[in-house]
Amino acid sequence: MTAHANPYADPLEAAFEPSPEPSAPAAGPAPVAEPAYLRGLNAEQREAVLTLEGPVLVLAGAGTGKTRVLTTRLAHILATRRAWPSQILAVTFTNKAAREMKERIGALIGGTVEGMQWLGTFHAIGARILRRHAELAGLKSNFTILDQDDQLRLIKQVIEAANIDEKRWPARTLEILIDGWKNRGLAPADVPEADAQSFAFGKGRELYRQYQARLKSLNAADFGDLLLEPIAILKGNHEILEEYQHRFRYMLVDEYQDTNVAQYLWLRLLSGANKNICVVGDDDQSIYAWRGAEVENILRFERDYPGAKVIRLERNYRSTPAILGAASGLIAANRARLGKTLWTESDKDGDKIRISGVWDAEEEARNVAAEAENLHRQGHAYAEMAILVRASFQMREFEERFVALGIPYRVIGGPRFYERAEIRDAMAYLRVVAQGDDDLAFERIVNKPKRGLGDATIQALHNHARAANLPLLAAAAELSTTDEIAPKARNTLSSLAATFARWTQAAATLPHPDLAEIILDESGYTDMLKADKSPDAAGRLENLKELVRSMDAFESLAAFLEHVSLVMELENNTSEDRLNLMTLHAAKGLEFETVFLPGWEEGLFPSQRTMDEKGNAGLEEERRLAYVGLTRAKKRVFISFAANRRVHGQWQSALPSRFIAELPGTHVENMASEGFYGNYGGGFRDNQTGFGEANATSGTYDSPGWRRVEAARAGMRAQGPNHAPIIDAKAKVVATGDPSASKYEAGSRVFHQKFGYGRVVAVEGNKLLVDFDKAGSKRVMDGFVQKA
DNA sequence: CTCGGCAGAATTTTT
DNA sequence: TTCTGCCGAG
Repeated sequence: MTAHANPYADPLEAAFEPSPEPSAPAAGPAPVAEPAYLRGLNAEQREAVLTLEGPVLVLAGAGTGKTRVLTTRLAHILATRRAWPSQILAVTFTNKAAREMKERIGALIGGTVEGMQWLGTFHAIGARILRRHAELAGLKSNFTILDQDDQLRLIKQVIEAANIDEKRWPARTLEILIDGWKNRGLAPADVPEADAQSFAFGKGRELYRQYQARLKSLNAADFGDLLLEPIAILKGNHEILEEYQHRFRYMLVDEYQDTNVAQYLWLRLLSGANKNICVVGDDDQSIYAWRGAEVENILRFERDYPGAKVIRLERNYRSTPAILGAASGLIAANRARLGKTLWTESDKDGDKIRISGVWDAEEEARNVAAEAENLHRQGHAYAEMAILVRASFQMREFEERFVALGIPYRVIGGPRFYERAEIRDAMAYLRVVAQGDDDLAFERIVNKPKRGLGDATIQALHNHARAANLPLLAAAAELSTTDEIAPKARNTLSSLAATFARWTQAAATLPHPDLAEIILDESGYTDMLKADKSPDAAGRLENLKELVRSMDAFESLAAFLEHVSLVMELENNTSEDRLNLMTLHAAKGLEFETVFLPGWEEGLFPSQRTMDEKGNAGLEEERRLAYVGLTRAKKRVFISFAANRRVHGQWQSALPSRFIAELPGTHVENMASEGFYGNYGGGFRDNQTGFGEANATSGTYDSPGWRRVEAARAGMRAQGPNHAPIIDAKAKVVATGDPSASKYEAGSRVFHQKFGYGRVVAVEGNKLLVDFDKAGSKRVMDGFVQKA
């Protein structure tokens, strides 16, 4: 249980192990000159850096130098020798943030900092703690970390094993439930009765229990466990808890507004003793509630830690007054917030936010591309421009346009490298070689490339493995010596097992990148891709090469695998001058000179679905998302909305987003000339816009939607280009109806046009979770069902 | 076992 | 519209 017994213990950590008293500056003379790293901080930033004892909440608005404060604070603790690097716990959400922090601390105090092994993401640190005490959680310290894909497949198996119709009760739904429980820090036994009811006639909790049992038997943990298990260990073992509490003299948490309940509990446990905890966040940038983040955590920090010092960073160093004014005006419409007012010293207002209406997404893309090219011609780098969309399907139009015009661009976020199928397959091979008992990995590649091993064989393999209590790979070797299966499959299995044995042997001597290459060749995986005539096969091969290349940087195969399971991204070169395209979520923490915000339409942004599911809280989160988008910009913001958009192949007309109306008119400029009514006011300007087609087929003209657009246009004309409100936000809210109360309650029988009869399981706003007799459980809007 | 055709679903996704 | 996942035919 001690670090020394654990093969995964960091040798550096051992050096710090006796936890020596910090060699304090021994009442030495106060430093004559103040350290260089404090220079240039404003009063609040300085206070946030220097207030080391006791709980501190730093409310850091967008662009107020948050990262600088965080890193300087850490540097300060180290430089004044208040604690050893290994006595500081610093948590972030992303690997990127952790990396950046490490680099910047190094830069501040000179050279790289060794021994900051407790600086990392919640998950990386959780994994570290769990590895040290794995046996207390029923695991071995070399447990594998499952990602979402593995997790889903495992849940599917659990559902199948329980003989539940996976059609009616999709694994995805259970996965969401389990994740939700884990986010809230709930082990199976803690799941409240009401929640347990919500899957397959009350089997949810039991399935969760079985899933956990399966994880243990596979010696695996999912992401949620990396937090949940350490919490259980700390709660159940007082000495261990004390060890950590004693160790962590200072704690620092970034993006506190994004913490979920489990992370909150974890932090509370660890901060128990000295309460030198400093959390940094911005409630106005909380955009992950849908993933379990609790804004409440930051809102109640002062209550949780009595005597906490609250420091507000409100001086913004990023954006123009016009942008700040617009963003502040918008976010002021939210009620649940601690309240901050960003200000800047800049005396030039800067360009107003430019708003334009367009006919459809195609025109929107044309305009944005034209504007970007225009700016580029004037000497602005593409890399300093970003297009931030609400949903990734919006990206397509832009990409097509950029490709057509030859504008270099990059998509940030997108499907990540390690999530690509070919990479995951290659990783699965490596996992089996590294650990022959990794059944999930084995299963993934057992018939990839196709070896003629179908369901029947796999089933027999499973049965045998279970009966003999063996991992699948070992079971394969054994099964191939019996006559339980067809001779052909027997041969295939035995040669597969032999091949893996050979690879495992080779792994002992061969450098792991070479090993990987051999595996990919000998398994037939590369050949499979070479034979694949689909257009992206070449790219896949390229990705595999990239994977092999990236392995060089790691000492061992095991180290590489651990890295990949926690860090799902590959460093990408940001040096080229490319236009950035990403979702608003992916943009958090970034900044650009010019920001394009397309698609500001009711229903898309704010998203109808979020509003349906979460009511006003959802709307406020959408508004925070808009705030995040605006505050990414240093100099220029272009907002646009389209009157028509194709949603799932259907043309739909939309109104401008209510957020547009919420922007203070003084900071906004409607682009009349090339805008909404100027461009196609008459409607028949040209056929290029797709205008004729769209309406010929869908009859948009006569639809209520079209009439609303007409009305909105009339309103715009009347108000003139310099007046922001295009539609009255309040009126719109009334028109939409406040999605709070539903006339249905759990237990009522209902009828749905498409799904038939069912029983309401849960009510959230005007959204119902209904267990349909025929169609299984679905989320539906209450407007689509009738009382039965 | 594999391939092709068809229904059904379609946000955001730090790890 | 476009993708995925499932079922039935070969």
